[in-house]
Amino acid sequence: MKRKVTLKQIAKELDVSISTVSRALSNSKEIGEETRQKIQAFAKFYNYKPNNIALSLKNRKTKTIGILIPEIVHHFFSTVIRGIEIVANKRGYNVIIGLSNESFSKEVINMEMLANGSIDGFILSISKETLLKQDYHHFKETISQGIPIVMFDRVVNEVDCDKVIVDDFKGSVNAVKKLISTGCKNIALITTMDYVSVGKLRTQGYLRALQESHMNPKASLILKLDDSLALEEHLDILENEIEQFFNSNTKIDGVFAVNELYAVTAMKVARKLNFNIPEDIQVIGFTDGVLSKHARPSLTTVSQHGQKMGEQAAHLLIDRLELDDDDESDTYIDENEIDSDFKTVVIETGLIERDSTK
Amino acid sequence: MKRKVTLKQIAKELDVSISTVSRALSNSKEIGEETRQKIQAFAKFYNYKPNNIALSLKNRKTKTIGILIPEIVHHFFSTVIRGIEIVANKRGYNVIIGLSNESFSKEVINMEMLANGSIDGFILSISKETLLKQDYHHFKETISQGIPIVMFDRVVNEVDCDKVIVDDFKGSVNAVKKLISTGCKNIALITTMDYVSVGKLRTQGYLRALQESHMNPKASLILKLDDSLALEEHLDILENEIEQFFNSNTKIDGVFAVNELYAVTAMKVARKLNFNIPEDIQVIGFTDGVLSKHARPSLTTVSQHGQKMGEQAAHLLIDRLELDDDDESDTYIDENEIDSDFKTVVIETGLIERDSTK
DNA sequence: TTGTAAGCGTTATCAC
DNA sequence: GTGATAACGCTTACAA
Repeated sequence: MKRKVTLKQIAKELDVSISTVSRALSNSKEIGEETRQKIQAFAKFYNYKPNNIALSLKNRKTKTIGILIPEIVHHFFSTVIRGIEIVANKRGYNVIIGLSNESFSKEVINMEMLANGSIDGFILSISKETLLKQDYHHFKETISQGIPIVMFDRVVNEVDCDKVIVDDFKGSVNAVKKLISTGCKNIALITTMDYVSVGKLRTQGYLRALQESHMNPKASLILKLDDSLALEEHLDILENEIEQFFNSNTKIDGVFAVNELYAVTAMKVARKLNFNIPEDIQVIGFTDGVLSKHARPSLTTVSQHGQKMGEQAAHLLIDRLELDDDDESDTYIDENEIDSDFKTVVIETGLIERDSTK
Repeated sequence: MKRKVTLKQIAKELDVSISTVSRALSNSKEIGEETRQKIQAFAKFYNYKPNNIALSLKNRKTKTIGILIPEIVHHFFSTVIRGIEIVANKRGYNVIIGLSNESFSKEVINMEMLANGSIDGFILSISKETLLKQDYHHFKETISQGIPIVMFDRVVNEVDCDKVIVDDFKGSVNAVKKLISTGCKNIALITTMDYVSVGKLRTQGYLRALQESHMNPKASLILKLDDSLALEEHLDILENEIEQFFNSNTKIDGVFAVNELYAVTAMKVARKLNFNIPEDIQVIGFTDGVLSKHARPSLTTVSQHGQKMGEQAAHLLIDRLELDDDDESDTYIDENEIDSDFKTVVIETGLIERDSTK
């Protein structure tokens, strides 16, 4: 068990000072050619690599990004992580992951844990419970401690930080317009409770599309489902709810669902009720998951481009981190000027047309 | 922007020494009641939290686990991560994630990166390219540096470490026996190239089941597919391959596929060729993904219990890490004794019966 | 009961 | 050219 060698050991072995070794290895040319050669050779032989922790302590930066998400077993989120990881790695950063499991307290604890020196900045998507409580003190505190945050997808106006969102509103408008343009007269919306911002925006998009086409939204055509029903465990309940909904609205000829599971389940129910898709009922879902491609028929979706969101978020964060580098002059800058500087990047959605629409 | 307070600042503010503050906060009773109160109050007010990096440097342990996996946008792997995270968090560890993207060099680089002090131990699943090259020096070096590794799912005999695997062999035997017991006479196997250990084991299980039932394996009933076909991008090629396979083996009445995508695609093709499932052809897949539940018909699968694998792996690793704590006596212990001490935990598979089998 | 100092592994700023 | 020293934030003998 040969522990990693340190500068100190090399120094002792070669009978020079630690600082000489350090300089030699960083190719400082104040060091004599021969000593440098000798030291570098020795270091290579013993496979010397500087200790990250020591560097972090010294430089007061860890070169790692904290990712805080509600759930990892979720196609969208893992796609975002992949995007973050790619950019982070390319720019010399590592990523550390915390899961809130949609719980406020886990989010807070995880955040505090990581904020104590483990990371340089956060990329996060807010947990449902936090959105419900509307308690954002942990984000604000973290930011006020000088740790930048980039929020994605589930964001919130109350916190001043960079954000990456998908154009939920516009994406929904387009989806519903597509249904309208292909002849749907009674378009149902299957959505979540309003406190999840994306659910709200997608609902608004639905309403706007109807309005612009001079169609009256009917309350009976809107099904607001409890979030817990989005879990795989409650598939049968979800199915029942949607079946009842269909039965009490026999004229439905189009469905816009705010997530993949709702959409796929709606198709399942529709088929069970002997509707043909897309002839009798067309369906569009909001998401970009695996189910859509393999569903029968394959599902037309509004794509979220998770990976791109992750990449953008990582760039935003790292840009800010490296900008702060120069800007260590702390007090000099007018805070207001900085505050107004936060960007919100909007990723355009695309409509991926498959077989569930005409 | 109020930076986090340090012991030093508190000490200066309260006009005591740093060590006094440190001791007061750790409730050392060598400290006078009043000073302790005062210090604790002050610390709480300023929300003092010890700096993780400094602790890591001092204690020579980071309390974080490095996870190294080939791919994150993959239901199985994200399930494992969830399991690891749950246990890690419960036991006071964080997780840092590296993705190899199935590439040998990315695996090596990521590993070296994290091994330089960032983590206490690894939990990993080997990349395909590494399996192909059979170059495991990076694992061995890491271990010889005193950094323990736990491998899961894609493991390899050549490396001495704890392992968590699913019983690929037995799971496959059971699956194929199920097909046999429900009347299948010509059971096809759709598998990958042999260098991925799990593919090999599942193939062996298939052969064993046939053998035990005195059925002759036929080469024509085995389809070995290139791995790249498991990517969503090549869905159509995959479909073609399988369709050709079906066409040249018209008597197939059962299919065992070593992963979800192959199984689902096989069903798609079978239906396209006007076979009824499960009446004409029964299908079983090896996996525990989302597609299986939602496929038409829903797919009977051999479940891998990813989360449980992750939990076990995390326990194994942390147990070893905390065992090493006492055991800092390094040289004293006979290395051979330690080596033989590595555990391989086998997670039993289960057969989840759905509608693709009788 | 409290303070001093060393040390974890680096780098940077001084001296010589 | 090279070496000593301080510093990053913390804990812990050892002194006082």
